[in-house]
Amino acid sequence: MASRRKTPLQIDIVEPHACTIDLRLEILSRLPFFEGLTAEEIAQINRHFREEGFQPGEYVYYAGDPARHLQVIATGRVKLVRHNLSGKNVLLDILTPGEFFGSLSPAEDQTYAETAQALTMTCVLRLETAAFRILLERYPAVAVKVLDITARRLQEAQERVRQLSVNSVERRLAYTLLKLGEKLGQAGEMGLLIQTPLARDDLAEMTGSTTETISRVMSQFQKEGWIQSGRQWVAITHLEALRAAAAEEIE
Amino acid sequence: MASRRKTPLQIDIVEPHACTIDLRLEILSRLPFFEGLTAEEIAQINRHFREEGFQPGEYVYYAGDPARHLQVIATGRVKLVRHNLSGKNVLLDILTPGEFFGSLSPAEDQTYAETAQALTMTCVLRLETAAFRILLERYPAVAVKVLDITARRLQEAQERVRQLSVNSVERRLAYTLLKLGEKLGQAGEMGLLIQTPLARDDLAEMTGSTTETISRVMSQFQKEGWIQSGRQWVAITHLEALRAAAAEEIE
DNA sequence: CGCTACGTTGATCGCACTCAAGTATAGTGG
DNA sequence: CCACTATACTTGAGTGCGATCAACGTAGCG
Repeated sequence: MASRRKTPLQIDIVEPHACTIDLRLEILSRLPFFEGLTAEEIAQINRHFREEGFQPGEYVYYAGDPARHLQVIATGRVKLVRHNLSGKNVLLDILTPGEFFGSLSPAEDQTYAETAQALTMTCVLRLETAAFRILLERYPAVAVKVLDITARRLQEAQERVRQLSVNSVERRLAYTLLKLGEKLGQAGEMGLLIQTPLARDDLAEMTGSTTETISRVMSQFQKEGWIQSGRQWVAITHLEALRAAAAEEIE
Repeated sequence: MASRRKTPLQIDIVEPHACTIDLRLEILSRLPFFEGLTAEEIAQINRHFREEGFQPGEYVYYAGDPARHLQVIATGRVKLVRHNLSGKNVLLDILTPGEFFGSLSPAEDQTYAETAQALTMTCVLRLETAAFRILLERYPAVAVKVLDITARRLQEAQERVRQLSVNSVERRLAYTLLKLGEKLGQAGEMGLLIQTPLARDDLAEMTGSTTETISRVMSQFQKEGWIQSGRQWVAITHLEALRAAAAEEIE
């Protein structure tokens, strides 16, 4: 149609792949769950981390691998996917710098339940699960912070269960786009641009739908003037309208 | 049809409603996340709890209420339900003695996201969220344990998201019954009896379906000889067959 | 014994999945 | 710079699972 452009995403340019450089301390000290620790404590914690870089599409780990590390994103984007024997996957989350993933509990899960894949150039900091556990016991404030974040993720997952149970694809897609906008949105001339490679397939795996159906609903949203979208990108142009579409009627 | 019986559930008889009696220490010391603490520590923690009893059907709290307490089940069953404007609810979980629910994080959620309702005579121990937070910071081992449990619940919620996204109602129901059997099952002459009042509605709200569809699939399961069921109760009579029905094909 | 809530069964309908055949985009190598 | 190819996206037609609406059976309680 008329007003579609080509790849306005800037992530690969904006985020230089600086994984080997030692701004690790800088990154660690900005982590939400290390706030409150002294610089010295963070420096000490820092020694237990190892950094690792990933190209777009590379896997950080696969579901079923022995779960031995907690990882924190320094730069880039990572998606978490639950697999299925029949090839229909579920995209659990797209993570941004400062977020952790992987193995929280050494006792609990022996293997990863999901696959972690880099969406862009990504730098990940890794910590052995046992070291993480020691860290939690030494700094209770960190443990509480991690618990807070995990509890919030549980809330979000439960909300998603609810939506899958009661809402139409259209509503779930609108909701998902809004959430992505909040988390990854960057205002610009295209509207609120979702700063990550985002294919129809990804949206299908986030909403429990199919590529074709998502494509149809996206076309509809675009016709209504609520979004703009192209190959692997989406921008929200009419937030309020999308919110209305995501809202549930009282009936 | 032929072989249906009437209410084999024994919960109300087996669990005397002993909420006012002070076996609280006993109960607290058996909690998974207090293991490792000394009797004296537990006695001290005990002072901050208040007990409260509920009749079947009574509400422990409503979604939207200010979230000020962490609660632990001493005896009975509590279900957690997320509401919906249109009346289609989602049953998140059925909790048994020793399990906690409510407000984990004082900072985070100001109000409860779900409603908690007693299914049977139930005794609940309540702790102010602030006191819980202090407890977590004082006993890091407890914090780690709570984190473990929360992380596991997150895994389960994500698994449920996956199932809602890819599986049929029949498969989801089979899976749900198996999970309930594991958690609440009691072997007897009827098979593995799920020891809690469990209506078709509840199963519908657990699987993201409707009463009518659940009724149909339950009839089918019964005809196959996999379960027995009546008003508000279910027993599994052929575990392996149910497992096969819950399993996902490779292609 | 009747009332209420729970459960069953049938008929119909529509959302979204599936299969299929296209078009557009971006990266690649000449 | 442009053809070439791979991958992403679009659109159409047909189908089926499960929701909805409706009516009736059944258990248990007061």
